[in-house]
Amino acid sequence: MKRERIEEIAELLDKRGKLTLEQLDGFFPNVSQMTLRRDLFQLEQQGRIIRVRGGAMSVKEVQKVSGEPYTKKTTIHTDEKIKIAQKAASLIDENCSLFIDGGTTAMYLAKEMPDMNVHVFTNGLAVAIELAQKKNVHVTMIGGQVMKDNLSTASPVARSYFENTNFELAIISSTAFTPEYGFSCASQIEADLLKMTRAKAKSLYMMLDSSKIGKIMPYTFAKVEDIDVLITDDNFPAEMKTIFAQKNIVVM
Amino acid sequence: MKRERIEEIAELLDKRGKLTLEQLDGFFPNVSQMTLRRDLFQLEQQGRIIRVRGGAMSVKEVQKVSGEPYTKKTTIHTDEKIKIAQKAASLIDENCSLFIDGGTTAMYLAKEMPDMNVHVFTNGLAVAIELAQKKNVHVTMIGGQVMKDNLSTASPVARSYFENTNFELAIISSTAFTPEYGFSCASQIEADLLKMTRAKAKSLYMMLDSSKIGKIMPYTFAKVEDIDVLITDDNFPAEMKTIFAQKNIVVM
DNA sequence: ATACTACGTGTAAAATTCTAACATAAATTG
DNA sequence: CAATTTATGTTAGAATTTTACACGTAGTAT
Repeated sequence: MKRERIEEIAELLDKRGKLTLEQLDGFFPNVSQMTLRRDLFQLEQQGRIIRVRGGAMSVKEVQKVSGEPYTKKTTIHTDEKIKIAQKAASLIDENCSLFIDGGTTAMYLAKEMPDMNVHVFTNGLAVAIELAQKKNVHVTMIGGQVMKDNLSTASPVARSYFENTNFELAIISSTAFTPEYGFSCASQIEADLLKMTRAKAKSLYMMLDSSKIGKIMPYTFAKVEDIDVLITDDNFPAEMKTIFAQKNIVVM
Repeated sequence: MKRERIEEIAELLDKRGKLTLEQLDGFFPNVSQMTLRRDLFQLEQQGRIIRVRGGAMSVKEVQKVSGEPYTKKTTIHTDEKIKIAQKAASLIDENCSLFIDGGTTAMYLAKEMPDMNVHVFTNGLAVAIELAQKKNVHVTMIGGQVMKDNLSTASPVARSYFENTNFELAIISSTAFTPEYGFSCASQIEADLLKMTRAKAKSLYMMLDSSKIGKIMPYTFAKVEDIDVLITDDNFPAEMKTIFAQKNIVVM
């Protein structure tokens, strides 16, 4: 009764963004305003809502409002990335250990990932924080120098992290791809890190939104044949698909 | 005057996360509460803050995904922690390399730290992100298993990070202290990490807000004589001061 | 069964905070 | 310099929130 009501309130707030106490009272005629206040208080304690004068608002709603340097980047091609992330999330099995990189697409993957018992390694600060919200997900942060532009880490020392670690699966994303040069990125040490994941992971899934096709960055970290699955969006060109299909790589 | 004041309010809120009108009134003694209310109203219109009963909170603060509920974080001994953080920040020299832990006090230190050329190592995810906003600060994240409750990392593997690293200075904070048991924390591996900082840092500064005095946690990571400077608040008991003074430890 | 306890809930008064309205002062403009 | 806008101060009243206490229910121990 109480638990359910509180959940309902939280859902309502997530949907509507903001509600006054009067509106809430309308939704729950069988309880008093005081009870609703107490519910809101609890939800506030949990950090799920913010109580404002007159009612409350959903934290998620506030988080949507953009502005930060990191979130700026995330507004570009958001829809495609979310779709890619959803596909990727559906491929993750319970009780497995996997690596996720620190890019924006990976960030969406972290958000979409179900709260189940998996062990995730990542070099993305924002990814780690997002995953840490989930009760059942074990998160390990790969340390290293923090790159300010994408809030992920890279470092030669990371090698020692990987030495005694094996992943079932690595899901990484790329900022650039051409068939000739493969998947490439801007930073040498980041490329090193991503190469290492290839060595340590049983399977490698690549997330690539189609806007990255045709771009070349200085450091190639994977060739076409290095990956096992390519996860992309609907705008992915048919001729590209054949390139991957020829090497028996699943494109989805 | 108005424009500047509003900017100042916004900055204050970004730093402290949340402020009551009374606190704001303290910062701006020459204007009335009504004026401040109007300022807050404008900032709310711009979407930069959220007005809550009693005051307002920064939108940025909410957007930052963080482990603990906002209310708790922003209400418990905030003022003391900020003062401690300010003191600590004033002790940091340009061009030095230092370690900062991942606690909430350290978080405030990160916010207060001037944007100058230093190299900071930390095991706090939120601390790293906060510092990454500053152009001139180099940040290195110590990797490891992410602890969900305080968003910091710890891991035996971290040892390899420290092997080739020396800090001018380590500024860490403690969740518990008694003269007999020293500084202690709840997690074994966290204690290990903090002990390592002692070994690697030329100086060790400890931030301790007085509410932590008399508490004991399972794992001691430093004794009184291990530290060089104790940074605390005004409520720090005089008899404690003498204990530190006897061992020639600076208390400030 | 009885009493005790913990929990969720309701009620209403008290406290706090917010708004609105008007008055005053400062700044800007023609 | 007057006129108009803009910023600020003051107050009373409105609205919201908190506090304190009372009630009922369910579970538990005596």
